[in-house]
Amino acid sequence: MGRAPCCDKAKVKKGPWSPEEDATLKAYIEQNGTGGNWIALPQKIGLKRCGKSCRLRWLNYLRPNIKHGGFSEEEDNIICSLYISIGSRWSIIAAQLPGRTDNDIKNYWNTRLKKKLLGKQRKEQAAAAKRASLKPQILKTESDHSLMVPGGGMIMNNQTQYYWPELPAVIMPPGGGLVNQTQLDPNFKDQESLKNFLIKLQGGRFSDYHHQLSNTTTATANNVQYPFDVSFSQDQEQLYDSTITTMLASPPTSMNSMNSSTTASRLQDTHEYNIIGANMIINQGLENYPVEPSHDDHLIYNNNHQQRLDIINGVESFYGMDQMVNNNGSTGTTSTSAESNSWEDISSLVYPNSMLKEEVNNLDSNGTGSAAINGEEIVGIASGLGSIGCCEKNIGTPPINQDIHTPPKWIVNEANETSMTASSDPFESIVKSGPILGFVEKEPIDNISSSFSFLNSPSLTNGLDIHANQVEEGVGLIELENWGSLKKNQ
DNA sequence: AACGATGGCAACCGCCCCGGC
DNA sequence: CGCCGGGGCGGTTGCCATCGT
Repeated sequence: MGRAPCCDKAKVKKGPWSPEEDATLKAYIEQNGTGGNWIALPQKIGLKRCGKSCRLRWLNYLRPNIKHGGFSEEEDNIICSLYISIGSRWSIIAAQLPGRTDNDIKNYWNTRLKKKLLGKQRKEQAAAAKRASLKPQILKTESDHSLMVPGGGMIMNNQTQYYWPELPAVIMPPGGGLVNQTQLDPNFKDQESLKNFLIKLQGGRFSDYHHQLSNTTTATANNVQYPFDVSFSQDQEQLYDSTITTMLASPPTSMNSMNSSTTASRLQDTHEYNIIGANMIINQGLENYPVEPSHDDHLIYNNNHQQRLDIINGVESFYGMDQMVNNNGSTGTTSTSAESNSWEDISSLVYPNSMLKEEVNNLDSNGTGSAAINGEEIVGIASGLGSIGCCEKNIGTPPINQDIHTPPKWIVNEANETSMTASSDPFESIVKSGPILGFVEKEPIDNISSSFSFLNSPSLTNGLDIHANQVEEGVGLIELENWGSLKKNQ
């Protein structure tokens, strides 16, 4: 016995809404609200529509501040990041995008974004096949725990702790316990490969997180721990509902609002880096990945696209998707041509340890601030509103990203490496000690803008941008020995 | 120019959750 | 505690515009 329909289907109008119907509905709701009863509403106002249809029309089209079309790159990134983490929970994703409806995002994903990424996937697969044919040798990572790292976590490296600023959300079913991917999204099927691909780019897989968590209490045997804070903030609860637990990297206190999309793993030797934060690729702009394979595979490090492809390749290697892992456990970052660069090539381009400090913190409702510091030089600063500047030492330099703030002039307090001040900006910084792993992308020409979503952040605008300019060519993982926070000067 | 294919998107369908009774 | 019904949500459909042949 089925449920009684919410309305008499024979008496209600279906199909597109007329301007008159729109006007009637809009005028009534704006004046009286919905009255908490959508079913009764159409009768009240004389519309021959199903209450649900009225609700849908209002929510998806008529209510104020609805945006249609014209998704920005940032919105793309957010959608991708969230899709990776929580799947097709469109309403949750929509909650992170002001003015967007779940329906809109769903349509956008299904009709455009997915194809965009599938195009990228095709290219990546082709590149992987090409690499496999070119470089058959390979090995194995040096220890299993390295495989536990992607997706975020902290490794105890003797006395040194490393934090990942990025830890994607993990879905938990009601009552607790992690779910596997099938449970997570039983209808994936054809989308599963895409999602896996995205997750791979993100730097982890749900199964990996699952594995990580299940090993949290025993990981110390491998000298590995995971500083996941699985508690909810109120905002997080509102955001994700009770079925979702967000895993947070939690370097002391003020970092706890951070859940960006940087992924890194690290070997025991502090001079050996294991993997590059591949999620960066996604967040650096999908437009870098044409739907159709381009013809630039032969280019090596001459543009962002190739660099990012190489990051992907490195990640793929890491996950054993191909077999490009070298002897010392470093992940092979490979290229796609006969001139291919091995990871060893790339590692020479990696910043030395201790050269970069990163500041990240949730500022306030205006967004999240972050700064990348190279020695005494702040090489990048950003807020959730966008990047606000990219400065060389003691010099206010042009902003990377337009029109957000006047670029601040940052002056490093050279007397004390662990403190610094902003000379002319609404922000001041507080640097705290404690190693943190992060990564910097280096390239010779343009500034870099890598935008990250803060999945657990209550604010839609939150994000971490790390910028670096005037640095060596290449892409590498860096060690952040100090991290800190920014706050607004009062 | 005509027609079929494809894409984009608004709207619908039906299941599920949850609060009220 | 169980039932009922409204609301919410994700998946799907169908219409229309555009594109390609």
